[in-house]
Amino acid sequence: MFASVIIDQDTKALDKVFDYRIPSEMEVQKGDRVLVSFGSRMIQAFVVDIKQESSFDSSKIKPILAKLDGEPIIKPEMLELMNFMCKKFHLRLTSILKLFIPSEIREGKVRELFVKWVKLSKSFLPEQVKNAKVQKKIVETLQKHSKIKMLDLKKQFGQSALKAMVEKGIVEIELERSFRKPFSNQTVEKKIVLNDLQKNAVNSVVENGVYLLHGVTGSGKTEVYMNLIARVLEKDKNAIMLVPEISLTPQVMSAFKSRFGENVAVLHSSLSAGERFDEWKRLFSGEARVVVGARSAIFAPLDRIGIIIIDEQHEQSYISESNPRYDTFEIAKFRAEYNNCPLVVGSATPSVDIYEQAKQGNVKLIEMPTRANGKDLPKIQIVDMMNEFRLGNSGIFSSQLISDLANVVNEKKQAMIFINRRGFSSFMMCRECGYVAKCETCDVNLVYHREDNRLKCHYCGKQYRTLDRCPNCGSEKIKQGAVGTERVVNELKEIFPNVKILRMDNDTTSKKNGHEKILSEFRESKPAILVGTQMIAKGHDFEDVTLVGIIDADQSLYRGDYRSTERCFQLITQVSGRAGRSKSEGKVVLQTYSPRHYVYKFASNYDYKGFFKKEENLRKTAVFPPFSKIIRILFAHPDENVVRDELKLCYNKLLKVREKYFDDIIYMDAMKSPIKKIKNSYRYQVVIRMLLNNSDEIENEIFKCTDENLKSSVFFEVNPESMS
DNA sequence: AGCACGCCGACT
DNA sequence: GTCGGCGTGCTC
Repeated sequence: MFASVIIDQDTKALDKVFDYRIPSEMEVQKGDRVLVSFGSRMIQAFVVDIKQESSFDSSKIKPILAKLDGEPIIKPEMLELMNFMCKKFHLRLTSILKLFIPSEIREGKVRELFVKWVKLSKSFLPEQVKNAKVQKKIVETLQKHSKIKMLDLKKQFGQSALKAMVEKGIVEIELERSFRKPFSNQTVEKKIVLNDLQKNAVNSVVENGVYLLHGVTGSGKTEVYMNLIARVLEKDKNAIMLVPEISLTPQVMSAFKSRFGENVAVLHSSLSAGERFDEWKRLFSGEARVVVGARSAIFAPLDRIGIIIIDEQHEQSYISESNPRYDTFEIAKFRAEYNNCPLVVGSATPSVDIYEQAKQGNVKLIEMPTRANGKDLPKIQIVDMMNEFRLGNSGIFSSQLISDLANVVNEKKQAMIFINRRGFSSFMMCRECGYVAKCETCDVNLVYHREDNRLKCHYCGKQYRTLDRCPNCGSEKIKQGAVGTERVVNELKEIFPNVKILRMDNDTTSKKNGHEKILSEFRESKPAILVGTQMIAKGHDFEDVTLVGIIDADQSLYRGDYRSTERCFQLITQVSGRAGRSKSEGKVVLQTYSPRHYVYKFASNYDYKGFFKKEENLRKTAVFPPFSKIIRILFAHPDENVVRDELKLCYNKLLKVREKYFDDIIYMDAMKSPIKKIKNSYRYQVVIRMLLNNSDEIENEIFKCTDENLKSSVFFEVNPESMS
């Protein structure tokens, strides 16, 4: 018997299966972790197949040296998923491995945590402790309780007596695996009765298939999810619940913990490696039956899955942009089909893509058009900033926003100001010659950060000194461009010197619990204004927020990306949803330089369907996804000549593909990437747009053109989220 | 990724 | 002569 294994080393050269002989006395199954000799070293490998014969030269085949676990670590479903992902996303088996198996198992570095129990040893004789007072007491307690936690004993009697007893063999220590518990702080469960819409939503999910839960912000989707999960648990099945990383707040966690208790495992990025490993093991062993987590939680080692839920379906974070690039939705669909269970995706602003699928009947649509608390959605007022400028106001804030903010302050309420950009301003530009400060290694504009008075590159993190003189022409008229969070905060402080003004963006939340600190400070201050980027848009219910200001809505609109209008709509809706969550009426002031753009008309009326219809039409006419497929192949290498040559090599092959599918391919061209250099690697790309007819077939042929022994790293993307 | 093999320069 | 530079190629 032979085993095909993969090596835990993510390199193109090692992306294949290696055959090893299974010694006759060893029982090896698919999914087992084994030890093998590979070249001149010993490494661990993962069995992906068992077979009778090997086509490899039998004299060169080595035996498996040892089996490393009692049971297979990759379950059959996950092995199939691996193959699916390979084909679907053109990935290597070896790069998928790290999504499935925690690094602790792959590298074996974090020790498991143990609880030490102390008990009397069987050979214990009373005369062993006749002169020691403390030891006698310990013996007495142990006789009463049979075993006690080492920590408790130490606290009560001190360390030294115990130590002596261990050495003399009076007591024994028993180790028990324990799991670190993130978010173990419990909260009181609120008794919630579902309204009719929520009941209907729960009852609509009846069998396997994909469901789109389209519910306005505040319609109570989370309650629907929890009821669906509870129903699944009753049937003795397990559940996966995905949320965007950003909304994995302690509040969300404790809601799930208090509802499902120890059944819940949590997976998110700020867990320590050890904590994550423990949660993974609880899921693997079946001890935890619900996983709540960010996108990578879709790989949770659960079996008998009864439902998969993806909240905030439209979120970009569900698409992995680096290393193994994958789309969480496709994986969820695979797992739901494999387990024959429903997949529910929910959003107040579904992506155009999924809504189109619902329209075509591939996805069942469930609607929740009203808020659970019966309140109206906040009124959105559009303010024309061009007009403000004509009236002589060249500041950041419109007079409308200022007066509304003043009201909030007077009434001791709270406001949120949303801005699309962190830092003080976006770039530094010379007014005389047009020079813009750029990063040496990345070719992107540097961003000015006022707090440390430095210029920073958001791609590589490199920092530079601020310029007070233009390095190009020597002029001193060098200044900042568009507005960022920091500048908004500073100007607000000038206008409202006695009001608490907080900032929340990537820079202020990078520390552990940064989010929480800012949010709880905000929660406790009235009046207060919270200024922030995207991250203030998600999932926090502040009862006293009565005003939301959107400073420069257009920034997300004009980026030469076919999805930017959709994103703009989503953003406005999400941000507006923050106002008037409970008692108080809410209002939104939306400042724009293009007040007549259709996105603002639909967004200000919360008219998703109207927006969808318009957007669908535009995409159909312009032949953009979901009515076409875009493929982008990015080549990157430190030597610009190498990238250019290798791109050319592939491009010549691609020309033949275009010839073959001349009627299907709308567009194909090679170019420098918009960001032509990142971390000293030059980036060139080919962009291809095609009709859907034969697109899967064409995609495969296109991929084959890149399957060459290249020095450049190659990234292959379908309908990329960003082109830069 | 590692590690061996291999083919050239400068040193006890 | 041989120690060591890192280019190339292989690992069941």
